[in-house]
This record gives sequence, C-alpha cells and structure tokens, in this order.
Amino acid sequence: MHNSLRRLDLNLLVTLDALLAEQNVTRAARLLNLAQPTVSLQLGRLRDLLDDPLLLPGPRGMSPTERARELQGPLRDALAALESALSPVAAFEPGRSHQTWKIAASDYATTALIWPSLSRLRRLAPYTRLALVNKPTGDYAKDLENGLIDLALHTRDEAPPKLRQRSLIHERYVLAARRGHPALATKLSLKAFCALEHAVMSPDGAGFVGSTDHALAAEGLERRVVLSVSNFNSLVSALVHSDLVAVVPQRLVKHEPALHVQAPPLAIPGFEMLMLWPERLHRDPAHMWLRDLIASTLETTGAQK
DNA sequence: CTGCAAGGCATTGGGCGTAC
DNA sequence: GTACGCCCAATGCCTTGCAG
Repeated sequence: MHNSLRRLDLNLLVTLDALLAEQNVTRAARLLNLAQPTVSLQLGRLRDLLDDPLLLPGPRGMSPTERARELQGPLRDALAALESALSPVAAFEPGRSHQTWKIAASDYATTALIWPSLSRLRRLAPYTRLALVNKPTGDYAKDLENGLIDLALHTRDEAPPKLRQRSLIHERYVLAARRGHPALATKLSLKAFCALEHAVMSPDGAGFVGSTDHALAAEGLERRVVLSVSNFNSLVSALVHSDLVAVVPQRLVKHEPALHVQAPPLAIPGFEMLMLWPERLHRDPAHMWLRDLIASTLETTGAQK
C-alpha cells in the first residue's frame, strides 16, 4: 500500500481524468498541453499501476474498461476536492459576483420553486445570471457531473442516486378550473367530479393517466380525460380558455388569478420536490449560497401559509 | 473484396533538468 | 560526472472508412 502510494504520481491522476473525459489520447494530450506520446507513456504507467488496461482501442477511439468507468466519478470528485482545498476559499460575495447558474427544472418546478426566489436573487446578486433548462439530456446525474447544469429540481420519486440532495417542499394536488366555471360553484361529489372533462399533463405528451386516475382506480372509479399536454404551462392555459378541469400541483396555480381552485373530492397522494447537485459543487460557496436562497425562501413562504 | 488514405496509439532515441 | 526521470519529434504499425 505504502509502496504503491510512493510510486503514485498525482499528475498521473490528472492525466487519467483527462483520458477518461476525452477517451482519446491525442485529445487528452492537447487538453493537458502535452505531446501525445507523453500521455501515451503516462497511460502505460497508469495501466501498470492499476493493473488494468483502462482504455481499450475500439471503434471511435478508445473505450474505457469497467474499472475505468468505476474510477471516473470518484476521481473527478477527488480532484475537485483537491482543487477547492488548494485554492483560497474566496467567500462568495453575492453583490459583486458575475456567476452564471444553470438549473434544470420543469415548468412546474420553475413556477413553484424558482419564482419565489427570483426577486430576492435579483436584488441580492444583481450581476449574476440564471439559466433555466427544461431537460438538458435527460440524464441529470451526468449533466451535473460534467457541468452542463449546476442544480436539478426533481421529485423524490426516481431521483437519480448518488447526488447530494435537499428536500424543498411537500406538494399537494388541487382541482383547478377557470374562474366562474359552473361546476365548481358548489361542493363537488365524486361522481360529478368524474363526469367533468379533465385535462392532464403527461411529460411524454401522450399519456392520459396520472396520480388522480390511480387514486380513482383504487375506488373502482374512472374519470374522463379528454386532453393531454406535455407541460404545465399549456395545462394552465387550457384551463383558462375552456371548461376543462385539471388536478394540478397547488403551487402551479396559486398565483393564477384567472383560475378557481378547490380541494379535490378524494385523497390524492402528493409528492416531494428535491434539489440535486453533484459532489464537486457541495462546498462551492456560490453554489451553497444559491441553494440556501432557494430553500430558505420556500421555508419562509411555506411558514406564512 | 481490394487497395488506399487518414487517423490514432505505441515505441524509440535524444535533449534537458535535477539529485546524488 | 553519472544516473534518472520527464518530455518531445519522428516513426512504425494498426484500424477504419471509402472508392472502385
């Protein structure tokens, strides 16, 4: 163990990181400002050291072995930790920072989790920028890892594992329709609820079944879903312009003056929203500041309610 | 299928700096 | 001075892609 550590040149790890990122010796060399043979030589020493071929020549450059794949995440985290440990910890100054943050969030998550903080963000950190991305590639863990996004907002269900997380809110469902909708003036029976024309949001755009339908099915009931849209903003817009109704997350419609909202006539399980971020940003002062801003805003507005 | 060009990795041999 | 390690340019060799 000590022997292998003494033989371990930390520079080799930087090379390995670049090799795994590029999967190409020549490009890794360019990245490292070294000549290709140098990196080839270093790869040889890494292979010797780790007793694994690491990268195998294949179609389209080199493909990493299983061992190399396992190494990639921990290695990147370790190097990021070293880098932040060695660089002077510049305290984050929101008033001066020109930071750009990239957040992956659905339109619901944007409305429910980001808008509450937006004016505070603009006031406290006027030179920063915020990019809200709907779905970068679909693989949040990877996008966070390689810096395509800095933060992801996600339900707890099916949240990618191995990421840092913080719970933001517990959301419940409400029944929404346009203000003045004739059916919602009085308290609604379950039967009347099922008879209404419903709209749903289905991420892939083609589904007609949601949590409400599962809750109804448990009672042996069914409703009429006549419209399916692929994002929440379209759903809200559909409600405003028609007599359709929809069961939606409460925070989506809280500030929609054109909509009437009431409790649905049956219990529908809500959901929990998290924010997710990679290990490399866990101790980043700017990132910590943003996370606290978002979370604390939601806590205080939640408490007022 | 064959021949050719291009791309890419590994090896070689020499220059340079450092430690003893 | 010698040994050693690091790096580079040049070169060899293999694979892939493509035209005929």
